[in-house]
Amino acid sequence: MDHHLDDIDRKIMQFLQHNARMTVSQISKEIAMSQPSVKERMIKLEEKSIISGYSAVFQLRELNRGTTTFILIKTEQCQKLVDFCEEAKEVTDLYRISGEYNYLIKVQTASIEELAEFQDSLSKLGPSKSHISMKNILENRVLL
Amino acid sequence: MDHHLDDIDRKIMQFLQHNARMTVSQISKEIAMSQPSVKERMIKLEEKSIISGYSAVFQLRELNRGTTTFILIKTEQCQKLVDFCEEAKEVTDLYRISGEYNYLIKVQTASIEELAEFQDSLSKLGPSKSHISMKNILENRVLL
DNA sequence: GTTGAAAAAACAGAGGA
DNA sequence: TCCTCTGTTTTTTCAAC
Repeated sequence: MDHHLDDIDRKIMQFLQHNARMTVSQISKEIAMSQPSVKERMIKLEEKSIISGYSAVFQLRELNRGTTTFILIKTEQCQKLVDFCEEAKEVTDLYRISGEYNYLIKVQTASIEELAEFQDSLSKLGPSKSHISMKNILENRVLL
Repeated sequence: MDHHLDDIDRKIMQFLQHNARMTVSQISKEIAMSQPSVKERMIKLEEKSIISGYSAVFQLRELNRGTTTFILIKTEQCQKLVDFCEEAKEVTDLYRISGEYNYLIKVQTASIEELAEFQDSLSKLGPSKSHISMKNILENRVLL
């Protein structure tokens, strides 16, 4: 369980977090370690699933998905809700949560109008409460 | 505003979303287009900021941050809250939201005990309501 | 952990349909 | 915008230390 990452691992991860397309030799120059050693560490981090992948990050505004909203919903049709969210392109995140509501949905829509349409189609599954984001201050940040 | 992405752009983006470290030539083989053309499209997508970057994805469980919680908070000390969240390593996301509460915070802690400590340090800024995730069903998904 | 060297692969740029 | 062609750079995989 304790994978005892050292400072070098953390540095490599930081570089890859900042730019996943950095080459091994670029990283090796930055941290003053030989290229084969950097490569070996990366492979180990991937094998241990500490690094689970590499992904392109998109500007959602440019994809007409610039409006972020969180919807809390209380439903008894759990499987139906999950299926619905998996199908819906607006849904980026879905969590089963504790408390009065049992799911939290994060949706990205082109506009508030489009959000309203989404809410309509969701309403048949149970009562919900929406929180529109007026500013995304921090997103998907992992400090190492 | 209309960047009229075509199917080839979308395919390139899908491959990079799935694995940001794919080489240009790997992508070019997958979509049966020459390497220079794929590269040129990637550069344009980056220049237009449709692709805003590439990032390593970490398994938070392995980093002792496996517990996901959403905290709604109502505060009048906005700047203080933002500063606090920016400093806190547990905070991965922060949104200014509409409604009764004015901020939504996503936190990743090692355990529920650690969450309690975080809540304690937050309590001085205003009343809050937490929703612990029992299952992260979808995360950070962008369908193209 | 390092260096070094050879083979394979990927990349960058020019020129043209 | 896309292609092919070519030279250069980078990566990979060894080995030996």
